[in-house]
Amino acid sequence: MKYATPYIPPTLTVDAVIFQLNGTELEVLLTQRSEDPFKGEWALPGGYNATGSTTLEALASVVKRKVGVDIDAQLAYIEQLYTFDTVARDPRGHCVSVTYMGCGRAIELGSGSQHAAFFPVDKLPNLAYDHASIIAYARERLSAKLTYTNAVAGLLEPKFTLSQLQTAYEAVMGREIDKRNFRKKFLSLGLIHETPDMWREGAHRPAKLYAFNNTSLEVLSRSFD
Amino acid sequence: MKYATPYIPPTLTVDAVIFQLNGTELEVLLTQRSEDPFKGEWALPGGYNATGSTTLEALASVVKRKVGVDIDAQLAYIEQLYTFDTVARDPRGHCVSVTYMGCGRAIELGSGSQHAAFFPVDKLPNLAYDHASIIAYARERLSAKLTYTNAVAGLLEPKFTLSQLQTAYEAVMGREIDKRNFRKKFLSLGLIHETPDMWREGAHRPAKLYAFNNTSLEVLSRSFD
DNA sequence: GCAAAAGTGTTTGGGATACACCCATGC
DNA sequence: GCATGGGTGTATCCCAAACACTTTTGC
Repeated sequence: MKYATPYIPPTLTVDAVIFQLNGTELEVLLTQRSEDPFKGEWALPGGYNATGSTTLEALASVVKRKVGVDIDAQLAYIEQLYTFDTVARDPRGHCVSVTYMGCGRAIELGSGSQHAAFFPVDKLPNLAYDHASIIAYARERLSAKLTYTNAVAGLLEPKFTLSQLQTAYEAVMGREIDKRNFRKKFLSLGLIHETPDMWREGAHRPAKLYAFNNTSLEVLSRSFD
Repeated sequence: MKYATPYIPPTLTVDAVIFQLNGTELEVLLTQRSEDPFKGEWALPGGYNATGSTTLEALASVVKRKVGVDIDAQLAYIEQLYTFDTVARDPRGHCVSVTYMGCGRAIELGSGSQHAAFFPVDKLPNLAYDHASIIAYARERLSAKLTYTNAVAGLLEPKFTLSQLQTAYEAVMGREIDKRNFRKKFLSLGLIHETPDMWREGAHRPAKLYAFNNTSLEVLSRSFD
């Protein structure tokens, strides 16, 4: 193919929507921008993707640098979400962003990252760029993923109680679920097994701890509402 | 963010997986490459995305030029599929491709496109680049889409028989479906209505023609197996 | 009349939903 | 003993799946 003018590609960036669970709330990792544009506002961690790096490599590098999180070691799961490409989304010029969505649990931020924090997805600050809509899209995707995969495993500790499992579903889906039906159905999927351990906390009956048979992502034959 | 070396983005390209139905077969649109690399091999229609164009604008332009198809006018439906970015996927250098999937019916190719044709998805020629895996991914996505949206409308004529509708599902899903159960379930979704017209063809009973109430993409409350 | 596709109902099993009480513990 | 969350069973309804014959047409 021939061009009358030299070919100039748009800037390519990568951004990550990283979720974790904190009690009953789903949280997302943000960084505060130190430079214009949007200086001082919160944004998804992300940065440039230069030629020679895949988008996931570029993302791993930039997330490590900006918020001190090691995607391979600290996230249970990451997948490509969508590519956002409207010309006006970055005031500096045309910029195409390949976004990823990941999940982890009790994620520790690196020491050099004072300007990074988790925010509850229902109480986000003002966000730079189109990042609010990216987070909304990621949350929908995550909610859908929980219904037809074992992705919830990525949000929980290796051993967890059935109440914690149910709380994870309720936090992501944003609605309450009947306890008896939830347990009956989830156990019937055969994804988890009891462990000999118990969870003891507070003045009430201890809870059995369960674990997933398979922590890698698995698509279910029956979907879960 | 500062870089020791000047920032150079990868090449950005766009590619389209365009499906149509031909009788009982699902077909995909390919073009034969006129230049190296992969000269003479078949590939998805696609090309460069220069700065200033969104991926969908770039795609519309390149698809019109290469195969003479007008995405807005001739496709019922198009959506972003995935962004493929492995460094080695193009022998000329690092190239990131944003891919789209679309559906249409009885798509006419432009006159200037001798080197374009539809192929049955189950009988593809050797394909350039990683395009075989892109098509496989698109087909899975389309199959999933048919179960929870009215996307099948994009593969059919505005008026269609229930047998044609069932055949569309069977072609995309790649399996047979019981006729009585299919009709009962699909009609219960309330997506289509009878028209006064009949389909007459061959030495057998004529069939009622139906039409969708809503041809724009709609997510179903109950999913369809 | 015969070939070919259209059209039509019933039965059965399993999962979804709705719903309320006892259990084990710490204090 | 009491407050707190853990843990359990049943009845109903709807949907999914399996399954075979009659109807209408062109020739």
